[in-house]
Amino acid sequence: MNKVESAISLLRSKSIRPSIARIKILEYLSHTTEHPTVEMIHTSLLPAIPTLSKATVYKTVGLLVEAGLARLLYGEDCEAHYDADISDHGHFQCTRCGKIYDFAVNLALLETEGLERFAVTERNVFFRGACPRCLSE
Amino acid sequence: MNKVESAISLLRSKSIRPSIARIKILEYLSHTTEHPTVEMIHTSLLPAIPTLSKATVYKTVGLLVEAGLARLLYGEDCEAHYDADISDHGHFQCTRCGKIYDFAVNLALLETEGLERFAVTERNVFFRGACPRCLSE
DNA sequence: TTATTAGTATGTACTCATTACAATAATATA
DNA sequence: TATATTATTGTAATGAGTACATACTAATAA
Repeated sequence: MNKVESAISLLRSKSIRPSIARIKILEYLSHTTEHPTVEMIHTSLLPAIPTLSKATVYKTVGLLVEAGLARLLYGEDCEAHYDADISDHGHFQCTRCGKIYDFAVNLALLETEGLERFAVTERNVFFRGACPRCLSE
Repeated sequence: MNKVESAISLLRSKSIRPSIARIKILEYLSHTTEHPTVEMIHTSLLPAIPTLSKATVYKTVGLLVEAGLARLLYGEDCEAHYDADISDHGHFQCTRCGKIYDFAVNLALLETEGLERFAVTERNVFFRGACPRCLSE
């Protein structure tokens, strides 16, 4: 199964009609480690879909997050970043260059107290600091 | 030592001159569990300081975060929330009512992989889901 | 006391991410 | 095909956050 087919079947599995915009956006999110913003998604896909509007990108990423096909995260800027890797992992944002990195984390080991009566649906671990590249400068 | 004095000495310990606005904002943050936004801080303190501007609130909370006297967190809306509790603890945001709760978490147990060459200065654990009050409705 | 200076607060205007909405286009169903 | 439903587009509006110039306050020196 190639990339496009896999995006289509993912969308179908969530009862989302696979339009060109949706396929391309999901496919793009699945094959980047950049945690792109709406702006970045729009800019990257515009050559392939010249009529793509930002409104569509906003609507589509919202749809993907709601369907559990993507994850929404906020960095220290007030701008939404999207990630199609929905497995358990942490995010690290460099406060100097703003880049967001993934890292492995064992959330199962985390002991929490006071959440007994809460229905937790999403667990995020978000670290901040300086990345190796910025540290070496 | 009363509340005002404790806010003043906290500010002094960070070499921040304790003006009325700074004292009141830090004091307010220290005695709420609401994780207020700039809007909420401004509205709450306006009766006490009728001339307080939002620009001052923005500047002051930025100062407090930079000095390590407060913590900045983003919920699922693109709006900054502030918390003067700088001890290790997690945050839970209810996706229905938007309220943010604190919970105890043992971050020392968290095993991470891939951050060996990163300088981590801040660790956040952010959960989402439904709170007991919304669950019971 | 007055003058000077540095630090603090204010208000306005601006930027920019996000959303609302109405109009148009595309797709599915009969 | 015709019709209903859903998707996309563009524009206008909202609202958080910032920049900046002005006004204020407090401390120090003369």
